[in-house]
Amino acid sequence: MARAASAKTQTRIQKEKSELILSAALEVFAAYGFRGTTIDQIAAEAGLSKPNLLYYFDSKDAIHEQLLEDLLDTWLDPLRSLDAEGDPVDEITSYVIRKLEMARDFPRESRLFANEILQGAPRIMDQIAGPLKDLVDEKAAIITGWADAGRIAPVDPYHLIFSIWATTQHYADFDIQVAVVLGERADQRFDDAAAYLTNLFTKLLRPSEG
Amino acid sequence: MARAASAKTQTRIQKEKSELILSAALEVFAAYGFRGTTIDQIAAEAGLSKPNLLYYFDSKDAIHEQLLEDLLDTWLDPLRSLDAEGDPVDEITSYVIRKLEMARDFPRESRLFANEILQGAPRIMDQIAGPLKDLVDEKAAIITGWADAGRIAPVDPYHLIFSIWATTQHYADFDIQVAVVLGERADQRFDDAAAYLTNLFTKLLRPSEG
Amino acid sequence: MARAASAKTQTRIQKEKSELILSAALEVFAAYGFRGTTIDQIAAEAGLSKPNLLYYFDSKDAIHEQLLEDLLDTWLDPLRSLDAEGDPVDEITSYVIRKLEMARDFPRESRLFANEILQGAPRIMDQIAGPLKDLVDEKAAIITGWADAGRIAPVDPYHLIFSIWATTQHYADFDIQVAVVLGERADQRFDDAAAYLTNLFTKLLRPSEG
Amino acid sequence: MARAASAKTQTRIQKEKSELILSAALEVFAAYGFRGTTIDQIAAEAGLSKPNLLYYFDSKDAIHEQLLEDLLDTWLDPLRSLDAEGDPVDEITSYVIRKLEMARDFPRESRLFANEILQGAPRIMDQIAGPLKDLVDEKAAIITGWADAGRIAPVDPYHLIFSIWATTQHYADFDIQVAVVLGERADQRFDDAAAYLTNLFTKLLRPSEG
DNA sequence: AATGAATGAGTTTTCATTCAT
DNA sequence: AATGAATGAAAACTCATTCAT
Repeated sequence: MARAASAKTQTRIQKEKSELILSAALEVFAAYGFRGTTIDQIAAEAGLSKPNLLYYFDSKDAIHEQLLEDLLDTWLDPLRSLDAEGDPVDEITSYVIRKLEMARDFPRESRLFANEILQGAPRIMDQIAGPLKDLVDEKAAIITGWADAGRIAPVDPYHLIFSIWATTQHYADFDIQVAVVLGERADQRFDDAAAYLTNLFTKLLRPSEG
Repeated sequence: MARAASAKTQTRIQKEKSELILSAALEVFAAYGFRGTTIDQIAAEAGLSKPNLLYYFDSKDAIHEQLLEDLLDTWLDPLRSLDAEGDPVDEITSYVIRKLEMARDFPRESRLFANEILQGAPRIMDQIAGPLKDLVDEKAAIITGWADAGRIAPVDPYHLIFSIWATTQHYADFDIQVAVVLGERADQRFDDAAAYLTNLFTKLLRPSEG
Repeated sequence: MARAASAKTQTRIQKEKSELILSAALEVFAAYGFRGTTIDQIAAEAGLSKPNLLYYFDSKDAIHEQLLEDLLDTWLDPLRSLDAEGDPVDEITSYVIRKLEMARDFPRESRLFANEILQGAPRIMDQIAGPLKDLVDEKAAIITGWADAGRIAPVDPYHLIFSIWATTQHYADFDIQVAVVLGERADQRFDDAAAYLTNLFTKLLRPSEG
Repeated sequence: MARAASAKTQTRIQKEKSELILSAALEVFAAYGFRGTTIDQIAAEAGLSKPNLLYYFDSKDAIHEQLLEDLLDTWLDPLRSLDAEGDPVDEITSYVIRKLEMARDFPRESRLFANEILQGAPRIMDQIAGPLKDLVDEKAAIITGWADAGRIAPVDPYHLIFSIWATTQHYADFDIQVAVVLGERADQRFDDAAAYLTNLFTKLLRPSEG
């Protein structure tokens, strides 16, 4: 009864199909949430039959779980890179830009995450309360250190991080609204956002002179 | 076939039950989206039997529609108040605070909206492309006017508005994450956020001296 | 718990309402059958609320039963009048005309009966196998008597009666089809049918000369 | 979402099951009408589970529609064969016999049709007002032609056709009543009816001599 | 008499999952 | 690997009937 997805040795085809399914599932779960998504939708998106899809994954739940498992890791990557040794403002604006690029390049992941949180994070609470909180605490300490050293203006590091998350992920999660409101200017939305946000956080953090 | 909810003259009970149902539905739809929500969940949340709930509303769809209809109006209220005649920085930071208060006092409405947008706004696209965009355009023009007059620093008004939406709504939509990350400091999250965001946007907008 | 309909002494209003309900129910049952009919439909047709309707009749079943009880009696009236002492051809053609008038004046009763029979007569089998069959046997004997006496052409009396039922009730049961097929001539359909059927059965029954 | 029944290429099983379902549905719809029929009844009659039945047809409605679609065509076949070039009385009595055979061999189709008409033909009005009326008009003209040429007695062709429909379909639609009334003679009912009806219409149509 | 409110028992689907091939 | 077929469980309603007023 060993299912392909759980076998240690996957053939190339198995790997390809699994990824095809995960990609399709990401698309649908991101929009409709777990309960709002049907296997039929995923199968249609992947161009597979429903039983065939279930040949690769044991259940709808298994697909979702796999997606979430992969998610947090990549999701936190940009924050991990924030380097205590670098220039504080540079580090933070670089982080903003990396997050914005993720919103641009992986909007579905962003929406999947948003969907989970909206539901009260029933399936990723452990990761939120564990690795994510730990990482934030660590980086918040670095930021506090910079502020204490006068290298950036005093700032609440947690709310700073929240505002970076919020402003960047907004371009993924609320993309449809952003696009409609911007109208013709929508094509440049990520460039404009990059400039705007760089300015926003630079002004916030630049230590007051004198 | 006139259902209670659609009748012009509602009895006291009808009004109470309708509101009870809408409130329960808001709770559930906000978390699970339209498809992910079951009438059973709403009925349980409202403490009613399923058929009794359907005595007041024709269908699951009708409840959802009613909620969305009521939503946008209250949702845009804070932005409507932005006054061209007031002090620019005050106007904008006041707007931020009002939005933040809404995130605190009406988090379910915020999440319902977020959920709709995540799904591609299938049911509120008209309102996004119509009234919402019109209002944003109008207020963006005001902000541009202020910048042109040198009363605030030059800024992209659209991305400014996006960032206000994003940062304030974050405290409703991602509340669970915010609370977990903040740990003990979670009680003061709205006060801290108010201070942080006021500072953030004040620094952004304050016209450079000289 | 004495219901109005079952009480011995009915007020005038009770009688009126009961008849109103029966008439409305006849309309609906005739078209959709017992299971296909909802109390809501009957109540709407009668202009009453559903609970009010059920104040007068204990149940949907009770209304239907009442209708069927009244039905057979009036339904067989024309056949009862067939008089062994009269002129044979006159008696039969008169019967045809009376049946045709009933199809014209009481089409709903005809359709209700048809509906019951189509379903296999679950509720009126007793009456079919009892009073109806008895009456038909009796009248068939009369017709056979006439034929034996050479007063009408030899004919199978049962199939004669079936054909009279069929041809006359057709103008009630299949009225919509008759009307559409006849187009403009539909207004005169009962007059034309009377002439046609009189001719049909007269030719059938007129004893061959010589 | 392509259902088996709508696919161009059907497997053997699909064809068999579809026909099984249609046959079961015909049985039940014919007796109880659309609303009065439950999918459970059809499934039980077909010996399938309800979801399995719905695997082959999208909905109760789809089954019904399919049945009606197939119905009119075969239903009108006998009338189509009425040949202007043949002997008038032969043509018409042959038509009567063919219709009677259909009543004997396809009683469920007859009852389904009757049920639809009783309800006011909501789903087949188009076919009644279109193809059926056209065909009747065409054949009525032929009959009128025969009468004008003195080859049959003068007769209203529309009411002639109605009476043929009525008398023959009666043996399907009112079969239970016919059987009960005839008692022991019921086995020969179709033979007796054939003789009776042939005589009936022959006498009607035979041109008067001299 | 009349009606708004409520509900248990259906009825029509939908859907995740299993089975057979 | 892949798919047609099948199903139990659930979900969205529907409806006859009851209850309280």
